Formats: sequence, structure tokens, C-alpha cells
Amino acid sequence: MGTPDFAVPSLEALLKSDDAVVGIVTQPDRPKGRGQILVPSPVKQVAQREHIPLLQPTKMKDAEFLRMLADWKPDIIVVAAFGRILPPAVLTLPPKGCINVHGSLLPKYRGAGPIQWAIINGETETGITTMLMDEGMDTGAMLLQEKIEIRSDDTAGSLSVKLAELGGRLLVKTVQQWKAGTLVPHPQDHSRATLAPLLKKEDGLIDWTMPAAALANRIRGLTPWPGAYTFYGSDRWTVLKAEALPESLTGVPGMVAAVTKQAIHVETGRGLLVVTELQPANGRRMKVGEYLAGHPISVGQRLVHGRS
RNA sequence: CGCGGGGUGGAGCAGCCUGGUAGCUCGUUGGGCUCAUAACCCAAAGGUCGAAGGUUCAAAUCCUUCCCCCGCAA
Repeated sequence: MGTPDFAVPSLEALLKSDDAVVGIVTQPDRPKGRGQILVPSPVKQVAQREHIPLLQPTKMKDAEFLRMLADWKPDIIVVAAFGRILPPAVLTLPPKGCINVHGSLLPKYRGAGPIQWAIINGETETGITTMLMDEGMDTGAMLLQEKIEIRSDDTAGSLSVKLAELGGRLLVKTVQQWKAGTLVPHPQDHSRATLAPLLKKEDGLIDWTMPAAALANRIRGLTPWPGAYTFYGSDRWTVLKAEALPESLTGVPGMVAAVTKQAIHVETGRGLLVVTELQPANGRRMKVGEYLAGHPISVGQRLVHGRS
């Protein structure tokens, strides 16, 4: 069971492994983009390519769905970024249980946005944890765990690709060892658990009173989705790349303190944020140098929280 | 038919409303200046103005259709 790009490497890894994938479950096609066109999930596209039986339930407790799922007689159900809570009826279906691939070092960052929050919080390492699912949100007993470095230039997008890849490898290893009975589940230390809730569009709004270093992390964690944005006059900017400088020039958060050939220096709550890449509304992503070639930016203007 | 913005030399934009043979910033090339430079000065190259059709003496500019890109919203 899985839905977005993150789940694809896990599925592909399973397909290449010795175990048979008897069926795939993914979320229903959703209208997407400007034409409101129905788009199949990345996982569905693989399923169709491989001609593997596919279910797209709208409700997890739907009787028809549960009956068809049971008909597949799965030994194990593997879940990677599926996006739905599994009811007990599903969790207890496979004799060897449900295994989840999670993008963090549990018990830290339980929830839908572990990769993004790890970057936002300035972590320097994260990883993949495979675990036996229970009824809680990422609270099950852990099977295998592997660490990965978070580089200072990683964004949620780039890190997600790496973790998805690692997830696929670790998943196959987990399944093999679990079948062989050589794995001992380790209960999580619930007292050390932290939550990583799903990010919303509004979480991308930049609060210039925060320290520059925190904003730089936040921008990385919010890229490419939902995107960190701010407003210059009536223009909406999505800030794609920026770095923090410790010194401060004007002390007025949000003020454009300086403009060089390839960067816009913005005052924050502490230090300067040097913006080097952005995407204006109605435009494509571009280096600030390119943007400045056609858009005069005046020092002293303030970046604000809404269109003005 | 969800709302909206846009396609103009290599890049980013102005010009369109109030038709009359294309402009700005940057880049590129050549030259100059300088101990030196991604700095500065001078010069040059480079554009079927997304496509097709229409109106007109004349269309980047007005009308019609089509193609492509993007923001919001989901």
C-alpha cells in the first residue's frame, strides 16, 4: 500500500525481490493541476505498468474493499506513505502483520511529514525505520533502522529521494529477515517520541521575525512543497534557496537590507537571509540575478505576510 | 467548463489600453582602462514580437481560433 513518489522505490524493490506482490492498494485518482485533470498516483502507474491487481478504496472500512483485500491472501502487507490510517480489520488480516516504511529515526518524527520537519528543525541526520504497524500513528515496534546524513544543501525534495531509495533497500531486508524469523521487534521509547504533522500550504508563509538560520532550514524543509513564500508589494515570491548570515544591518525584520547582483539580503529577527533563488507568481524558478534583470527591487522595501 | 497571470534577441522585463518598421537591465563577442577584477568605459553581434487567420494604407499593438508555460485553488 502506498501512494506518492516516496513509495515507488519500495514497490520497485519488492518487485525485484524474491517475494511476489499479489496486489497493490493506492489512493483514488485525484483531480490535479489547472485542468482539474484526474491523475493516477505514482504507485498506480507502476501497478498498471506491471499489470498487478489494484484497489483504490475511498474508505478503508468499506466491506467490498476488505473482502477483495482478503481474497489476495497476503502473508504480509507493506505500507509506504499510503496516506490513510489502517483500521484493525486490515492490520489483523495478514498472518505476518503489516510492515511500515517510515522516513525518520523513530520514535522521533512520527506522522506524515517526518522528512520536512527533520530539515526544518535543523537535524543533521535522519533515516528510515521499518516497523510492525499497530493502531497508533507510527507507534509500532521497530524492526530495522538505518541512518542517513542530512546535508546542508538538502531540501525536503532531495532528501526524500534519498530516503525513498534507502527505504526500498531496508524494506526488502526487513521482509526477508522477518519471514526467516531472525528479527526481534523493538518497542519504541514513547517518552522520546516527537510529532511531524502534515504540512499545510499556510505553513509556507515566511515569518521574518524568526532568526535567519531557522528560516534557511525552514525554506529547505518546505521545498519543493508546500514552498516558502512571502510578498513584495503585490508580488508573491516563493523563496527557493537562501542562506543565513549572522550580521544584521537595519534590524527591521522583512526589510530588504541590500541588493547585490545575484542576491537579495533580507533582514530577519536575527541576522540576514540571503535569497539567491526564487520563483515569482506567474514565473518560473530563477536565480535572483535573473529576476533582478527585469524587476527593480528597492532597498528599504519590506517583505510582508500578505499581498499589498 | 474552478479562478487568474503570461508567451517580445541567450536570460529577465517594458512597449499593447490611445495601431505607424522594437526598447531596458543582464549576458555574449571585440576593444579600452587598471597591479588587478564577476569592477568601470566604448563598440558590436543577436529578434519570423508563441502559431494561424482576419480588420487596416499600416498590427508586437485591435478581432477570432489554436499551441505552450505559470500562480491560486483542490
